Amino acid sequence: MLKSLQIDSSSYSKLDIAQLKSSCGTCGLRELCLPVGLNEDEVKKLGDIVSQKRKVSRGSYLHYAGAEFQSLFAVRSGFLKTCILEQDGRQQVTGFHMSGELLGLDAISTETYTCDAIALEDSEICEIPFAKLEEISLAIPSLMRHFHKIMSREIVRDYGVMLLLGSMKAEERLASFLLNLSRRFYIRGYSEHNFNLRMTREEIGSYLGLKLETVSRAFSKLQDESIIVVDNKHIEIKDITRLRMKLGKSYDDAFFDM
Amino acid sequence: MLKSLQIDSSSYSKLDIAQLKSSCGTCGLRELCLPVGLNEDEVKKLGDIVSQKRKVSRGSYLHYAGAEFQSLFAVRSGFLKTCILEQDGRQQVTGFHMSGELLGLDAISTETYTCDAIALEDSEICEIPFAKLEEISLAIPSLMRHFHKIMSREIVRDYGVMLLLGSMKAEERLASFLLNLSRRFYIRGYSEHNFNLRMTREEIGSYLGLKLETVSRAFSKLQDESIIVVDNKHIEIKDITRLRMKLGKSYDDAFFDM
DNA sequence: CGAGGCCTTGATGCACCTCAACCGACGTGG
DNA sequence: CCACGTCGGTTGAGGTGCATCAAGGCCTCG
Repeated sequence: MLKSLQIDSSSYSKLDIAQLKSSCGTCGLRELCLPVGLNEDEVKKLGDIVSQKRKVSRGSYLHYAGAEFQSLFAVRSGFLKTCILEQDGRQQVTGFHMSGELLGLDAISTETYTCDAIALEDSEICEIPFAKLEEISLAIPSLMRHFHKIMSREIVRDYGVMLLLGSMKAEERLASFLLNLSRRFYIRGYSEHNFNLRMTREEIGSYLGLKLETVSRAFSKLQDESIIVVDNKHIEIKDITRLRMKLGKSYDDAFFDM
Repeated sequence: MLKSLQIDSSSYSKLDIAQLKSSCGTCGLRELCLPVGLNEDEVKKLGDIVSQKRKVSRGSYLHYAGAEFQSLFAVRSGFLKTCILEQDGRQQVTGFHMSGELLGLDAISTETYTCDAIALEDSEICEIPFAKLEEISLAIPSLMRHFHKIMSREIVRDYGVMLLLGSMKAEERLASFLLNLSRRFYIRGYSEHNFNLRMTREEIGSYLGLKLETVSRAFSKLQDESIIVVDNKHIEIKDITRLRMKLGKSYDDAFFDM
């Protein structure tokens, strides 16, 4: 039932939505999402507060920057980007988000979303009212602990991006990006060597602090070296070892510093 | 009593340390640190778990990357940096931390510190055993909520750094950095126009994704424009408005894109 | 079939890196 | 005491990686 919904999502009925209401227990993402480590009873309590599932079609907004914070959002299926807009129009993509990941953590501090969240393909989103989440996590210590880990994981991820933006060259950034995507697909049961990018070169560039032309050239370069095969949005990683080696490459340079 | 300790910290006795033990109630940083929004009784409970205060002298480590996570650390006085080291020797400063700020949030997810934390001047640190913090926050909802806000604030801060690293020019980065420091000093009751940098040009550069020479040149440029006066580590902001204007400057460029 | 979005590739310019020289502050040891 | 080395900072000269500008190709969709 749920499975078919993910394939043909245009056939929603009221019944479907009611059935979806408390679905954490049956959700295939239990081991990735908030319910990690909870027992059946606790998962049920969590499922009860996940008030509804939202469908966000490609190109539309899950939430806007500046909007009042009410809920966290868990990606059930699909693919989203978050981005911040500077006053002068510059945009920076702060992350790409796939199933099992949580959005809105940035909004807790200011009670306002700091990012726009935009679907890059049709997505299904579980809405988690944050006040209720805090309330029940007082009664479910393992939920609270896991939530803290999720927030902390986001901080660690951000440090990784800072490292990338602060000290890597274009080719290294792209290699790091592809390896990250590859791993996340793999964890979700997809191929780590073959996948489709959901975002444009420009969005990749924004995330990596590069211009779209530079991203394109870096793709071409990796392809010339037979490390990957690029066919528009489709990526095939031919030699993941050499792709990984791209990261430690400036080891040689550092060597001379000693 | 506490005040004198902060001035002459070499004269610790056992009694002093005992007195320090539960000091959140008397700490001048209550309005910045974890106790925000707690009543007297709750502050006392929090103070009870802050097992001890550590002194970290300039140049030494508060914690190492890779070490087992036990505690968060609150900066009571002093100044620290956190940095990650890549396998190839590249280092990236991920943050500078002053009084009232919390360190170690990154370690919650992996139960291992991901950064080195190094004192840039003699510092006093409150150690907060994290397991105990989670335990008592189950009983003090407002503490839990505030803790969530602190973690979220760190995520927002990281987004800001990502924006800076991903899309700003050298001069804009430095302006942003100085304005950020200025504001943090101001909040703590110090001058927003006159302050001493605790870090080297190289550390600033690492944080901002620039080389130290570039940082130095950017300082000189801002000085040439009479926006700041630089005397080694001392900074005087002469014209904070024009410093702020440095940030929105590429508005003009963006304008042509429309 | 034409328009527009996305991508690729080439030519050129510039912001920042790299390398190098020099300065002042500081600490150490003869 | 001064000679000396070290460390942090500044400044200049030259090189380069990426941005910018521009042209053209492919694909989709009306």
